[in-house]
Amino acid sequence: MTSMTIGRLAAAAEVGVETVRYYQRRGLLAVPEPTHGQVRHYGDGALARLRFIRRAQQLGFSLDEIADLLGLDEHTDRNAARALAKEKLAQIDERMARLSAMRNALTELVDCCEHSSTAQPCPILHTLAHPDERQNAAYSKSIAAG
Amino acid sequence: MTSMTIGRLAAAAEVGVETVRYYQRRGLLAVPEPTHGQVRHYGDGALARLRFIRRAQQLGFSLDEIADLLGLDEHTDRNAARALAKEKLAQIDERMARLSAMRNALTELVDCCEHSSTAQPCPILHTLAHPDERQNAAYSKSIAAG
DNA sequence: CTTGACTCCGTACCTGACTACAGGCTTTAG
DNA sequence: CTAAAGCCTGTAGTCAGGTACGGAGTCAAG
Repeated sequence: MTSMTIGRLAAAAEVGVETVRYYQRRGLLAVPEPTHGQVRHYGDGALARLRFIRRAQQLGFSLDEIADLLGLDEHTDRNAARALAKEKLAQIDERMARLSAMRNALTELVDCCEHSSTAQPCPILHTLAHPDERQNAAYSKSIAAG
Repeated sequence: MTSMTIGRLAAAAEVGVETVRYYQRRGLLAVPEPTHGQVRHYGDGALARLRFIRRAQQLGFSLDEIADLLGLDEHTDRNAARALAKEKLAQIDERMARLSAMRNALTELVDCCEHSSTAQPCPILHTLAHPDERQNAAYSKSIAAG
């Protein structure tokens, strides 16, 4: 099956037809000349390229970054590829750190809410409203650090 | 300083004027009636509300969720607040898990790229292009799991 | 030979959280 | 008094990564 219409190509890559066209507009995928008539046909190269794009997305790369990756050569551009991957890794670490700070703050607020007297106002809402009175140190500590 | 114009209010909350207006359009902040003339004036309540919004954002809540939080009462709605916080916590865990899978896959690819022979094609690009030949198990393992 | 599925192309819409601008009025500093 | 800064309303644009739709052409099966 070396020749498919856009619909079959999209199905094979498990993306929508509109997505394929979108990638073409973004310059990630070539638009072949129409064979006999108006309809364009795609080969295995196009399918491989679509799969490359989807896998790179799963690793966290944006479409712009994927355009860069697609421009690299397996044999001559190892350094460039590794640099992009390391940069992405750093971005992921940053995002994880931010999420981790949120997680710490929220966890402490929830714990506090679960173990404080019912007579008191809700620690979660109260801390959001008046963090300066920090009954629970969680919020200030975790967030100020991040 | 119980009465400020929108500019001073925004400055005090460290957000832009346009952001304040945006929150008003979203229904997060009341639009007061203009006092003598056309200009509207805001009190400390508005400032507290803006700060609440910003802090809740830092904890990961969306503006829609913050609208819910703002509708809760510190004294009577503890359960609701805790439920929202726990739900958010679960979402954060999910996002962290996904990031962690990416991180594992990328780390292994980078390691592999650093320690494989220069004669070979770049493991990063090669795996993206042909993951089925998995020279490095990283990608398939980490991503398939997530 | 018709019907229905598919393709082509262009344009508009979606989410979320802003951000910018235009055109007119008000307030304040000098 | 004047000029600059600030405020008002309303509309539109930004980013990412798509998704939807309209109208016309084309292709394959029955």
